[in-house]
Amino acid sequence: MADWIEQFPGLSRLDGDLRETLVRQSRVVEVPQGTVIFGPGKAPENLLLLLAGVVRVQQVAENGREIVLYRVHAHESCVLTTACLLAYEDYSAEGIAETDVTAVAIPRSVFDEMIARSADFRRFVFTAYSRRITDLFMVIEEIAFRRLDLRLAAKLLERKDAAGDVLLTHHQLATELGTAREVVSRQLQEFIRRGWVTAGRGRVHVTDAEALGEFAHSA
Amino acid sequence: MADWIEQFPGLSRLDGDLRETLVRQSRVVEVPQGTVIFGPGKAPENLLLLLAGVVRVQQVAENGREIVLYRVHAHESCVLTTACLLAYEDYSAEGIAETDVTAVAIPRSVFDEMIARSADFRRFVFTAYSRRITDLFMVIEEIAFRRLDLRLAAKLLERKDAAGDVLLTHHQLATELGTAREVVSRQLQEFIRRGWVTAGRGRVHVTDAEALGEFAHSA
DNA sequence: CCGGGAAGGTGACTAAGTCACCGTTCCGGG
DNA sequence: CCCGGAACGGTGACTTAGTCACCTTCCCGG
Repeated sequence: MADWIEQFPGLSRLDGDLRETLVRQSRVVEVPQGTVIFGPGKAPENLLLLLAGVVRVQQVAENGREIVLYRVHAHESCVLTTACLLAYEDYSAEGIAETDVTAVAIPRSVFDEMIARSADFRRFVFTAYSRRITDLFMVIEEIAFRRLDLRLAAKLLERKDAAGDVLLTHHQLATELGTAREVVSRQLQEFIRRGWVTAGRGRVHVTDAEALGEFAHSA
Repeated sequence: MADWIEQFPGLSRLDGDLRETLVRQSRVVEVPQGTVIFGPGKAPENLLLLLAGVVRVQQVAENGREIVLYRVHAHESCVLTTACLLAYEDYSAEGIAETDVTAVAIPRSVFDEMIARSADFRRFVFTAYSRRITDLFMVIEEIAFRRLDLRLAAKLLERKDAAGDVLLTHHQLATELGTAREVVSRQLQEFIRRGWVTAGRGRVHVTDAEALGEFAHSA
């Protein structure tokens, strides 16, 4: 079963030989929800290409506070881990399977060989890097310069499902934004007061996405 | 003149053939202080390896506020630019020669060839990536979770010269920390009041580095 | 020597984060 | 079925940080 390679635009152009190398030397793994894929003192052994599911990468401070850095979705790769895997290692970010995850695991040695042999693979890897680094830049810009209420509004819109529900606790929303629970609670109350959302235990329901969106983009 | 290669620990082990390729196809450039090396709408064309000087990489927000992300020093490389150079491009970070800079410029094509042919070069590049990404993680952790007065104290110690002088304006210190000038001014007044520093136009003099250091590491 | 820009000081205000504590809800074991 | 603990969320009082408007001082070039 090697069809997975077609799911990665950057890899589908690999020619027969390389493609076979890649497919033969990697394996498909299943990772249950909640698994810590990598973290402090737990260096990743493989480059992961996600076939299904979501991996959340977050930073944990000594004082216990957390912030979500980015997510890896299906058909993307966990490239930043490869960097930190190939080099010196004492960073405090961790990757967690946010859902059940199906992924292709490419061992370090194969990763290195592919980098050496395929310009397409190199492009794939560096493109993935670029995307992650851009994500990090955006996180920095957001937490340094944008108002929390605007960020919360945007986050609710980003994470609501088709029915308009955001199935996160206030604490989880705070982690998404790198702030404290109480701050989220109070901001949500303001949104409720304005009639943009309703609240329930562990859920926020977006009732007026349009107003929320307009607010998020104002100022 | 190819001795520069010896200055890069990760490159000095390249064997004769590769080494010659690298040396022949790259050139040494001089960049005057203040030059914008890359930035919005100004993609870098080369991988830079610094021989002398410092490059400051910073993010600029629409509202005009800035934050310093990291610095590239002598014997390091501007790797993140290669990623963003090889891939999609709309990030708002910019790199500025903070001093006069001497650097080796390696064209994109040579970079790619070296990556393909040399495991040592790959290690060099990915190690450099790792360091930068770690820097970014630390920036995020700092601005999200650490108190500003502690960060300012640490920054003064980090950037003081041998005589204890920090030759930066309040505005520049604010940019270092991603905050506003007034906030820096007020914190500095508190440090002055405590007798840890003295101030002058465009300079802060650290008089009690020990107390400042103890403060920076408290809490 | 004077005019303008950079530097920085200040008060009043708003936004954000912290701390301590509360009640409520949920869920699993006894 | 009920109890107890943990997760969830609300709240007041406070501190820290950021914003806005405006001021003075200093420096440098014309």
